[in-house]
Amino acid sequence: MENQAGDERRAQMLAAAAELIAERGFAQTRIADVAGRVGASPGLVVYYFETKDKLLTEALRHSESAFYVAAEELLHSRSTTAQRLESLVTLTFESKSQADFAGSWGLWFDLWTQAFRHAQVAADRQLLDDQWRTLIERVVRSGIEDGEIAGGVDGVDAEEFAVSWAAYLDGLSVQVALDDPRVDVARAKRLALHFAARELGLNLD
Amino acid sequence: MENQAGDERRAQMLAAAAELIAERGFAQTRIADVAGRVGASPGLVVYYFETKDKLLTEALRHSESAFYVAAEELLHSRSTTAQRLESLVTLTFESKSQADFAGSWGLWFDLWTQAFRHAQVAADRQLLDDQWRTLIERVVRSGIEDGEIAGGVDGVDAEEFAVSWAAYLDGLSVQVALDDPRVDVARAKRLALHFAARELGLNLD
DNA sequence: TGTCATCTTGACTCGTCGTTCAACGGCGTG
DNA sequence: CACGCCGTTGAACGACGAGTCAAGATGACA
Repeated sequence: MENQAGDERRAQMLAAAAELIAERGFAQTRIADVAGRVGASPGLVVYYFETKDKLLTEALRHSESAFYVAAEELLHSRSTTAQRLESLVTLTFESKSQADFAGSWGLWFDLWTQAFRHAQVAADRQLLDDQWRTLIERVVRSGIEDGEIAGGVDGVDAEEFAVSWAAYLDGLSVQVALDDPRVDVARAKRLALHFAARELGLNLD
Repeated sequence: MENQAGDERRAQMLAAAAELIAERGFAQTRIADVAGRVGASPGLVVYYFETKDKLLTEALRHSESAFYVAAEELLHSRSTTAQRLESLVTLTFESKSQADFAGSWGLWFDLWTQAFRHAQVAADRQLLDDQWRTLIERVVRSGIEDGEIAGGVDGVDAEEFAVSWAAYLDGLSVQVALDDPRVDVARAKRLALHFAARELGLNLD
């Protein structure tokens, strides 16, 4: 049984850490910053997390899951496959730009960078990415069941689509996040939907 | 007119820095490490680059351009569009895994992370990415000219394809770099070529 | 050979944190 | 009331590493 107040403190600190990482970046986030933001002393932060690295990597892992939770909820309020795909695209390209939302762009880059070298972060990221792809897969499967998408032997392969589309969204996200003049949010959304439409045989315009 | 020996020293240091960033990551690379690797004193590194940040960001920018140079050269030795696309895919997914090659995976993540906050890095990255997309675009255009790909009003839009495909390659690269069990090099290559085949109306199997 | 600019050294300074620790207050329990 | 467990503080410690600097090596050139 875990302590109530203690858990709350931990959660506060994780949230603060995630915000700070999003703002200044992983490497530029200090224990003292996190402490300051939650109105506590540096010592207390260490008391809860032992080391800076544990705090930051846990914050990183923790914050990303919020994105998938949001996605999961979003799907329950949409009924057609087209609407669902559109809301996933909007979530991907618009929610992350908002600084207030947990999964801000800055976090993704640091998450990837850390995952590349840090096994625990890598494992968590992989888990989350799998959730995300499974979610896409479910949308496709329900589309097939409803007859909106062609299934069967030479129809759409849901798993293959999920993997491809997820990768495509990531790639477009990078461009949008880095403010590439040739790929703004509108174009990214259009391209993502064009891809889905073509692969799934839908009309999404 | 720049000094000969001085330029060589600089180049050595940039290369060493890039290697080190690829190995340990941007944040974990010290001036002393770079100095050690080129057999010089820490002071000398500062003498050439003033600050650690200038050294590392310049190394990052410098090393990425090697990738595009390699791509450029590669294209001259292939004649059909299919061959060219295949070699771009191979370059993307295989060269970066090799630690000896300048553009190792680790560098990309750090490049993106830095570009997100560092205007100079962002500008350079954008320039390189544009070069990359232009290169893809050229392949498509020459394919259209040769009649391998349908051009014209309702044919392939080379610019659009370049932007899309580049993003797709990036997204797949992330998965491969992070060792995702569902996206290994072979699958990434297959998916990338499938995308190109479908968008360009080619047969690439 | 003398002079001067450039390159090079490595010991040193100095800030900046991460982490430790002794002490304190509050609170539940015996 | 006394004891002890948490949560909490914040000053202090210590490590690490960027950047400085005074001094020396090197080499070009007159």
